[in-house]
Amino acid sequence: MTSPTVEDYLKQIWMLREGLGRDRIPMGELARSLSVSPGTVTTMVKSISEAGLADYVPRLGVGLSFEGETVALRMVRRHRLVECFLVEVLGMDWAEVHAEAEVLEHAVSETVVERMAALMGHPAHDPHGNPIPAPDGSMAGAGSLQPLSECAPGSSAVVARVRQQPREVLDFLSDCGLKPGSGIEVVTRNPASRILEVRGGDGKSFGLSLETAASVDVVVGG
Amino acid sequence: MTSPTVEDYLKQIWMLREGLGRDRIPMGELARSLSVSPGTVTTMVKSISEAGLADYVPRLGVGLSFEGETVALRMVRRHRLVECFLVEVLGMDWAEVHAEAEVLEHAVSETVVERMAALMGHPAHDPHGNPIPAPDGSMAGAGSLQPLSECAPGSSAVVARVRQQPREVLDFLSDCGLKPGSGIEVVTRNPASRILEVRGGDGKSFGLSLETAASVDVVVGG
DNA sequence: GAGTTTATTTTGAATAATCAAAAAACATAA
DNA sequence: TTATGTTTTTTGATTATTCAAAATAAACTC
Repeated sequence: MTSPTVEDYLKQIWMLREGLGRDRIPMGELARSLSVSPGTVTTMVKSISEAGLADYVPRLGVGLSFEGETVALRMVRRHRLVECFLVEVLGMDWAEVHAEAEVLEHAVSETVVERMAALMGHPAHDPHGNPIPAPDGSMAGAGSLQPLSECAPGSSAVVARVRQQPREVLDFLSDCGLKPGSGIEVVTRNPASRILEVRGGDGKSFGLSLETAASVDVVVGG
Repeated sequence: MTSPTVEDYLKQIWMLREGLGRDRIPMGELARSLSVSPGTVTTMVKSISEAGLADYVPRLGVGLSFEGETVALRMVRRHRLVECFLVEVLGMDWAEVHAEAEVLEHAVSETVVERMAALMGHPAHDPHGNPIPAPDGSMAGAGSLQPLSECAPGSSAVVARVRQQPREVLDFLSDCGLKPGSGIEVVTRNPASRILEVRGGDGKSFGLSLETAASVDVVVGG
């Protein structure tokens, strides 16, 4: 029925809508994030729409139909559960699991994902802190998260989520101990140099760009 | 580089050579076991041969080149390790894992398979009793196995291997407790009705066709 | 508003994998 | 050796996915 390619398109549309808060995704955006040419996306999106999975309006962009969103959510669930699995059961590195999951999500059957989920006690978040949709597609609300980039100096917080980043950025954050669950404290925040200085749980402090910090969500506390 | 399809062709050629003891596999045979039309196989095998992975002789059949065999063995290793994993770690049923592994073998990376292997303590056999090739392609010799169909009445044996069977046959054998590792005893053997009567470890006895028994290998002992 | 830039769509073409059906080669039997 | 049957190969087509480059549309600038 839905090919891996179609699954990828639907998932990506869903992710972009989620991430950018927009309803319709322009072709160029999709093309870039799927690493295919714009022409390919136009063609593909049109055919996905004709199949009733998406809702394409020429020159405006593409959204998801109810069925399309169902498929997308199934893929997101799979992706995130597989990531959990690779980290928790196979002990793989936080930063390397994304690429693996990108492939595996199309290969694991319903049975297999659900058994993985059960084995891990049905986790609610993946290793990056992203919520895992339930089998019926429902998803826990994000709670009161706030971008790390907007935290005032002196405030302490717990990392809730680290958005998709280039591999080396994730490795760096990992080295600094900045992962979902870790407690941190903002030391200084310099909007001019666009650098945020943060102290990790181990007491060591490090700097990171406000841009990077913007893709880290935290719960401010204490 | 090698597509899942090519991987399947190579693995299947390897399996048929192994199973039938022949060196070259005729097109019809391959077509049947891959569930594609004969014409497709001819075309495909020719192109795989041109790529240097197989050795195709028109009207005689196809064999594997050294590189082709390397790829095939890698796939066999993956397949069998994934089967182990599904049974041992995810607790899936003996009989249902083959189909899953058929898909997953193309999706797991080197890293992932090797971590699975390590997690299970590098098993030497899959749940059906088939030997798992080492990463370098070497494989433990079969030992002194003998088809169950040729065991004399009264002899007792340990099941070493159950060859690929239709799902319902595997389910039946599983119900009877006839799996790799189980001890059994041959009660009667009737070449006329082509039925073998076997007593399982639980003391219950059951009949199975000599044909089915031929695909069960055992180690005869005391 | 005329010209330029950017985004999107269309067009024409390529590749991988497949099929059905016709043709060819080989095998078997009478 | 002629007829019959079986395998294999060839041929012609189809589907899904992709690309590059040309054409078009919209947005932006001056």
